[in-house]
Amino acid sequence: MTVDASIPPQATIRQVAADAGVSKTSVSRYFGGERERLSVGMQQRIQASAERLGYRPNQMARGLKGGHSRLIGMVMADIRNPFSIDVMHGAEQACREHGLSLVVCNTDNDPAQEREHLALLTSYRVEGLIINAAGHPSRELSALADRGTPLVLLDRTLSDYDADVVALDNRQAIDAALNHLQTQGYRHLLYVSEPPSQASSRQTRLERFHQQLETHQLSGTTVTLDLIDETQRLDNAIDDFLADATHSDSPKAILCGNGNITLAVARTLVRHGVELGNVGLMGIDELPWAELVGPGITTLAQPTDLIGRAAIDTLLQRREDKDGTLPSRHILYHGRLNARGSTQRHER
Amino acid sequence: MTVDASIPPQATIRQVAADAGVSKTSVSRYFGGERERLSVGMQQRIQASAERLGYRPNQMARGLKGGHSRLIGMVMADIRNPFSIDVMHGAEQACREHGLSLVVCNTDNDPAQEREHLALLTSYRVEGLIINAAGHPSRELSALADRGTPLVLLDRTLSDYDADVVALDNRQAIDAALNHLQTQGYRHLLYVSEPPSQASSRQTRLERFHQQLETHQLSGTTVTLDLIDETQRLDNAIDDFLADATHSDSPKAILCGNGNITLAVARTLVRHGVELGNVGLMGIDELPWAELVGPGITTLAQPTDLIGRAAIDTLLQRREDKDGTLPSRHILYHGRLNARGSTQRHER
DNA sequence: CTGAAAGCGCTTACAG
DNA sequence: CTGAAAGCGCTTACAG
Repeated sequence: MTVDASIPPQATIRQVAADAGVSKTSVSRYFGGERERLSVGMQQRIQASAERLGYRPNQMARGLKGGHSRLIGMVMADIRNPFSIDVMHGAEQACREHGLSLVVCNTDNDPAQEREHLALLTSYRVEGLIINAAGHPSRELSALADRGTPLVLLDRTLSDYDADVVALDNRQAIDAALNHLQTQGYRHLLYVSEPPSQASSRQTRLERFHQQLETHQLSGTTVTLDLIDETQRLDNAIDDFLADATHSDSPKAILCGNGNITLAVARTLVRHGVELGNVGLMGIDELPWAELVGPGITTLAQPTDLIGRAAIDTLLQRREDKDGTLPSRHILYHGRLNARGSTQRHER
Repeated sequence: MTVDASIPPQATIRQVAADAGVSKTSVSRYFGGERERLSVGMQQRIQASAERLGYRPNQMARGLKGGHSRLIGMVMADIRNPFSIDVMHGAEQACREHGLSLVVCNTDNDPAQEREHLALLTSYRVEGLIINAAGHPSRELSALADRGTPLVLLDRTLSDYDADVVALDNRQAIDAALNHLQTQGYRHLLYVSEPPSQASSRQTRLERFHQQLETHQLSGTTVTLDLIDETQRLDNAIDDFLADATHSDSPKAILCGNGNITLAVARTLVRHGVELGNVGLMGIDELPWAELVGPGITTLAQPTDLIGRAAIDTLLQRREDKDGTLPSRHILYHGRLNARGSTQRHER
């Protein structure tokens, strides 16, 4: 059995130092962002040796010493939601532009998993954390903030924790939706939402819907349900809504609280053979397939890319704010209306 | 300015050891999976102290010493592909069941980003790596394998690197698609694919399509294109295909190489007012909205959840194989046909 | 069953 | 501008 000269196990700082004939300290400075404090000659020798040996700083060791991990953590409540995917993509691009890497964790809306992932990211010394909270992880977040990690809440605020927030302007979104539906001649609405208890954004949208109905001379009702095990209830709710004799002469429309709901509702309507438009359908969150269903589904698109980027930018600005004087901010984006056939009435 | 007693900065092993009146070594053993080698009394004291102090092992330090990071890396070529999302979700669930965490990185099909991410994951001492390769990162993979990290290729094989593979049985998938289209009465096909150079699965499907046309008494042609900047070419290709007089009396169908293609083709067809079914449409990859478009789009569903789980299982089995005797395996899953209206002809 | 000690690869005062 | 040394929080032979 021959022992071949195997691939050298990843070069360390000590090997680079020896090869370049300098101290480990200098090599560390070269890669730690203090390059300019080194003489030109030294810079060149280090650069050459590092290149030849294929040196890459070991992030584990860096993190241990409290250095820069170059990692941003992102904890998402539902990675299968198209909104989440697109925001992640925007955040990732922004990270790359800043030489950072994004570590994404999915909690499946489970507070226990959320705590797990936060502990993990903490132990990896992430330099910033974006959280689309599912539970109430204020303890964990405080711990992170105390060690100086910038935090930003995405889409969902936390009642017991104050931090920068990047999200859709939910009130404006609801107003825009109501305005559109009113303009299109609908008079009686059903608002369908996932359970609001876990997510402030769902709550805000629901409340605003109730508050603003009168202003828009609309009547309406709401139903909240868990998409995983309450599809039957959705069917019933829609049946009841469409059959409701009290508003039999009012043009009716269904407003969906997010993209997942829009999918579920569209399925039900299509299955029931409802003609979209005569019964209005509109959803918050743009969907790649929105234009393909029937006459097209009207949506209120969130600027997901911007939101993802803004989350990173906010993190970075917060990091600059060494003395912690910056007050916490809420960065709210307006949605964009994509009017399609599903909110275009045919009948007189 | 008062200095409040602030939250204690994450307890360390030394504090737990002191608190429990034992050595750091014992605490390390307790959390390092050698619990049973400790006396019951010691176990209890460590457990109690750790709980009270809220101790959690620092993963950075663990990783540094070559211990278990409890991390699995997952490098995906296109996180926005529904296939990727679902596989990730399956893999994540399997991870959780084994007390592992999944770190997902997206390369956007860019080999440079892929190398970056591999270097990152390497430096984090992941205990296993799942890669849906975009480039030819055999160097990086070899380095990883040399230090004993189990590897599995997802969906795409690599010509210059041998490892376990978990994927769809692409040949069976194409055969099943051709068989279905033939049965439904279509005679002339257009196969649309993303560029095959970067992905073995695309290549395999394309080749099989060409090979098996005759067997199924079909004629057909293919077009490959980049979805990002060649949508115009897609339009033209479809126009040409539909207008093709040579096969004017052959019922025609379009077969889409993956979910992204299905979306793009469906858009074009809908925009052109084509009635699905008369022109057949079928896609590899199930899509949540497939049943909503026109009469429903026929798909060949990949068992994404199974694939994700199998990737993790394979990693774990490989890890058990200390002496490296296990030959590399290809685990190929059959797709499942979801026949819908888009492959149901109306005309005689 | 238990522990003292060395060391993983870095960073960071401190000193010159 | 440069470096020697201490130390980050762990794990792992080694010894008992």
